[in-house]
Amino acid sequence: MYTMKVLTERQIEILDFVSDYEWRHGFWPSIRNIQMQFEYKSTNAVMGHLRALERKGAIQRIPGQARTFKINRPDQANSPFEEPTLPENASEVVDIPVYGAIAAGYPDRVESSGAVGKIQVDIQNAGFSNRKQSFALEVRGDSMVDAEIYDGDRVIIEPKEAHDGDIVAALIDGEVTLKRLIQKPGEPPYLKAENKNYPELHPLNELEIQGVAKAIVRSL
Amino acid sequence: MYTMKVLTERQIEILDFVSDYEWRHGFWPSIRNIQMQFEYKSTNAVMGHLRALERKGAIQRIPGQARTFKINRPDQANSPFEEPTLPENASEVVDIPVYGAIAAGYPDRVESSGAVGKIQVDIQNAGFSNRKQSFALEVRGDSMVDAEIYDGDRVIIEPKEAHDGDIVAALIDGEVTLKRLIQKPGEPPYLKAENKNYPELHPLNELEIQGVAKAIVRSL
DNA sequence: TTGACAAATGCACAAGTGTTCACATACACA
DNA sequence: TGTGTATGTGAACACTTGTGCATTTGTCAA
Repeated sequence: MYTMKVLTERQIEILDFVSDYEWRHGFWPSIRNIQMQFEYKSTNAVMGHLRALERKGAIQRIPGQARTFKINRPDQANSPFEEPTLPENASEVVDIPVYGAIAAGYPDRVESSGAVGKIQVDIQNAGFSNRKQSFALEVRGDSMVDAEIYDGDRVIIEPKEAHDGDIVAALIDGEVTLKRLIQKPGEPPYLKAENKNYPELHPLNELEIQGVAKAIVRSL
Repeated sequence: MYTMKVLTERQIEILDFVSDYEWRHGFWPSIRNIQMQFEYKSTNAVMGHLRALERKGAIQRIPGQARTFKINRPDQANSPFEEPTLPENASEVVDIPVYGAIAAGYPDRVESSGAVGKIQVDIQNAGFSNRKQSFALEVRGDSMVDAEIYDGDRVIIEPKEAHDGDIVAALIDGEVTLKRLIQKPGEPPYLKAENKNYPELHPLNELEIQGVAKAIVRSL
């Protein structure tokens, strides 16, 4: 097992910035991008850290080429110097931030603001479309167990128009919940739990659909 | 809703190559990388196509900067010209190729060779470790329904040593199946379905654990 | 035909970008 | 006290890379 040498504070900061920059922009930073971030007066300050990171096996770069980073995970089993062989037929993916927890029991507010992680799922297999617009929420409660959605699952929400029968993340009377949407023609829409022990939720004032659940991710 | 103008054959080829290159290398190609792929004798052939792709809204690039692509999905709701605002706190992800189907019913061979897609899950939330080494398989059959794993789910397998109680992808007497591993001290290990209607599987000759199931992904 | 557009060649240039050399400061360690 | 490492500054250099201009060919519709 390859073990990464210990990194200094500054080196970790650099590594985090590079990684974060890629996540936000979709491409890697240039050395001068990094220099600007840390307000270095010389690009060589960055070079020193990059060299150290490379020497310690934390990253790989292609000499002379622009914005060509590879970040080696500390728990990666294979050697950081072998090119990973990827299968030929592979499809695109989308990024989905994980925002927090959503109640599948009784309505509750989304428990945290800001994403706490992200999930990426390939488009073809999951039918996703809104790259970097969908998001994931952690399910709390057991009101959706009959739809095979359990406490602790993460549900991927895509902001889009909902139809009758969709499982939706909804803002009902000011609180967020995950339920199945019942929307019959000519009747006011309401929310239905997938668990006999929970009542139907008829909105008193507002019912705002925040998105439609497209997939479930569960850690074992 | 923004609608992308129709692309020519060549433009789609370029777009696919750029996208594929990014997926395989982790960074975007330079114009000369693209030129080499299509065996153009001039970089300007590429420039023409990139300009066309940008004009039609298929991609965005940052003028003058190297390897800075953004690909706009055709079904992306928001304008391709606004920078997507990502949440501040976001974590790293790993890539997981999807290889094919695995039987959760009676043992069967893995149905397809080569990956047919990929899933990416963030490390913190799902506890993954082996970046670009884990893989996903599509579940067939209902032998694991008591563990809330259903037909059509995709299970993410991490190659590692299995312990008693783990749900594993196993090669039992030459066939692949998804079952729970029972491995009591001093006794030969065997596989157990999470469904009363299925029998226990005791290996006649070989029992090779290919990996441990770490997560479930289900499209709705 | 004429015009518009996709596609491609060939060449040159300038900006972006990685890299190197020389040198300075601080801190841990033997 | 010397040595190594981490961390910087400052300036210069050379390759990488995006870009512009001129020109050619082929297709398709007005």
